[in-house]
Formats: sequence, structure tokens, C-alpha cells
Amino acid sequence: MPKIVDPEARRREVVDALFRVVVRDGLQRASLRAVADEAGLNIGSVRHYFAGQRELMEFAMRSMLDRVTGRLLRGVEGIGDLGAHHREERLRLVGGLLAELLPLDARRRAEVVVFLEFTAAARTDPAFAELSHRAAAGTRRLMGRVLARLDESGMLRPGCDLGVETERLAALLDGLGQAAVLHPDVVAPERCAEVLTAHLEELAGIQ
Amino acid sequence: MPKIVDPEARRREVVDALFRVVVRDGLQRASLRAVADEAGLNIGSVRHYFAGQRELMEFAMRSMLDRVTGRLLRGVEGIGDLGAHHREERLRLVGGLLAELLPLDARRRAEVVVFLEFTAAARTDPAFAELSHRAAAGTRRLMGRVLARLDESGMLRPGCDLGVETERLAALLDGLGQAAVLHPDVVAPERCAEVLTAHLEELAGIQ
DNA sequence: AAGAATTTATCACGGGCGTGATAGAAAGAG
DNA sequence: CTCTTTCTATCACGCCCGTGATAAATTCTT
Repeated sequence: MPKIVDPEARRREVVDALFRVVVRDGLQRASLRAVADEAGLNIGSVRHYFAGQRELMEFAMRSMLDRVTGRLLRGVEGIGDLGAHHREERLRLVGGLLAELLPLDARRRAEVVVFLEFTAAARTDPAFAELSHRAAAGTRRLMGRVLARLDESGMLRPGCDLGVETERLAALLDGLGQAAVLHPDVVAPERCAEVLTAHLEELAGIQ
Repeated sequence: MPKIVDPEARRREVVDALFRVVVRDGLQRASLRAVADEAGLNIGSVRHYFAGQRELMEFAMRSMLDRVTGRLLRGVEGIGDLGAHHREERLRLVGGLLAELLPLDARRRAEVVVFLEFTAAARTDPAFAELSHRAAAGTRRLMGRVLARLDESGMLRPGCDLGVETERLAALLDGLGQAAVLHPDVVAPERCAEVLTAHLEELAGIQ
């Protein structure tokens, strides 16, 4: 038939280029032309794989969401039953899992940045509204599950409201990631982990 | 001499119009033309009071920062010495002060939105970098002072790291405000207050 | 009334944008 | 080779943008 290009791979290349532009210059400047340049492609090629800017953006955000979601799901599986570990080990495992949402290295930093820009845009851009909502719901579902597991293990202060704690944990991770991304000099990666650890330890009661 | 217009008032009008546009349509769409329209002015008039877009933006962000900072400083004064109140009253006062950073009503919601958009833009726009840094530092200074006062009153769990707790509190408020602004259906204002209260109570130890 | 300064209103330019249309190149299929 | 399909590459259009330049209107002062 035609040329020997894998369309799926091309789309991923373009999306990755988009992410690089967003991380470097912001969503504002992620125009079709800029993305094409970053990908080393002609704008015509990009438009051959994506009908327009809107489709590219939606596809990219969906990709990012799937990417992170997959990692988190695999992380949850990897942890398995918390009951099988010692108390401090449980916290370490949960912390490691949640740290996936913190910009502790270049990859996670890029993910947090992209996520930040997209969700901010979703506030006024209806094209992103549904995905943003799904992302928020997913985060809370994850937090809720983690907290529920901790609760089953008897590690949560009795009488605490799981719904409130879910929101609190989600807000903490969001705010922490944001701060670390926007002001890396005042909130370094280690500081991030430290704050998360402190939160988990206080949740479990300090011993 | 000339016309009887108070330049300072005009500048404020324009800035307020800018805020309205940012809240409604996002910083992205806050062009000089859109702001002028929103203010009911001609673009020429706007440009008579602001040399260019950059000056308008910087002035606006500075205004917002001053506005919130002033309110918070006045709030801190209003609280006075924590020792004069009962334990639960102390938490209530501190909560009321910190709630100034939460989108609990239209005014605060607008402030949080503007702040969110500006700080996100500051990540890639050098024009906002310094102001964003100052804002972050100010927030942390406030958190630090509040926590220090609580500590002096003996209301903090002994042995907790004030630096870490400062960052944790700042992250929580940031993330909470963000969530409430982006997903008001899942994080309603009352929920916001609830989460903040839970955090403060846990900080003080539940009694 | 006249003048001077401020304030308002336009016009024009160059630039970036998304996008429709379309031509040209590449490569397997017959 | 020729054809057909895929892939690249351009061009052009209209839109919105910030901004420089400049005219026009307004209003206080003299």
C-alpha cells in the first residue's frame, strides 16, 4: 500500500513533542506550528494525523491521563495487601505510590506540569472539561482506596471522616506538586517527600 | 488643567475589568481589546493609562497581591494574642484567617482564580516570576507565623517540624482552593472549610 | 474666548494563529 | 512501469493580537 509509517507511533511522537512544548513554554504557546517544529515535522504532517488543534489537545490530555492512571493502577497492584507488612513498611509503600503524583524527577515533573496546565485550561475550555473531571474523580478514587486500606489495617485515627481525609490528601498532593513545580528552589523534591511522609505519619498517628 | 479623571481610579477600573475577564474567560483571552471592552473603554484609553499589555498585567498582579496581603495582615492583627482565647476559639480564629485563601464566596473565588492563572503563567513568563516568588514567600511567611503562634500556645504536637508543617499547610490551602475552583461540584465551599478545620484540629491534636 | 493639556478614538502595520485546499513526493501493488 | 494510497509540504485566507502614530474631543486654566 502506502508508506511504511506506523500512525500510532507518529501520533505518540507528536503528543510527546506537544508535552515538551507545554513543559518548556506553556500551553499558551503550544500551537500546531510550534508542536510540528518541536517534533521535527511539517505542520501538514501533523494535520495528517490530527484533524485539528482541538483533536490533538484532547488526544494528548487523554494520553497523559491514561499514562498516569496506568502507572498508578499498576502501583496499587504492586502493593498488594497491606496487612502483609510491618506498620512502617506500609507507610513507606503508600508513600511511594502517592509519590507518583509528585514531581520528584524529570518525568514526574513533566507530568505534573502538563497536568497543571491542562486542568487550568479546563476551567474555561469546555473541550477539556470532561477529561478534567474524570481526572479529579480518579485521583479521589485512588486516595479513597488507599485511605480505606490503611483504615482496614487499623492505621487511621478512629473516628476520622474518610471523605474529608480523601479530599485533604488530594489537596495536599496537588498543592505540593504545584509548589514544587512552580518554586523548585523553595520546595525541593526531597522537601516534597518529607511533607508527604509527615502527612502519612500523622494520619497513622505518630509512634 | 485637563479633564477631571482620577487616573488611579481609572487604573483600578481597568484592573478590575481584567480580573473579570480572567475569571470568566481565562488569562489566555485577557487581551487589551477584551479588557477594554469589559471596562467599557476604548483600547486607546486603556493604553493611555498603561504603556502596554505587560505593564497592565504586572500592575494587575501586583494589585491582587497587595489586596490579599493587606487583608491577611489585617486579619493577623485582628486575631491578636491567641493566649487570650480558649483552645477551640483559637482554632476557630486561625481557621477564619486562613479561610481568606479559600474560595468560600464570590470575592475569594475570583481572587483564587486570578491567583491560579497568574502563578501558572509565571512558570513560563519571566514578567511574573518575581511577583510569583514574592507571593509564595509571603504565603509561607504567614503560615509560618500562624503555626508559630499555635506552637507558642502549646497547641502543636511536640516534636513536629515547623518548616515541614508550614509547607504542608501551604500546600493544603493551595490544593484545596484549586480543587474548589476547578471542581466546585465535588468540592463545595462547606467541604473546603471542613477539610481545613480537620487539618487544624489534627495539628492541634484531637481532643 | 483662547489655549493647553488630558483623555478618547482610529487607522495601519506586522506577526502569529488555525484551517481549507491542493500540489508534490514516496512507496508498496498490480 | 503504472497506479493507488499514504505521507509531506505549501499557499492563501481570515482572524485576533500588540503597538506606533495620530487625529479628535473634552475640559480646566488664563
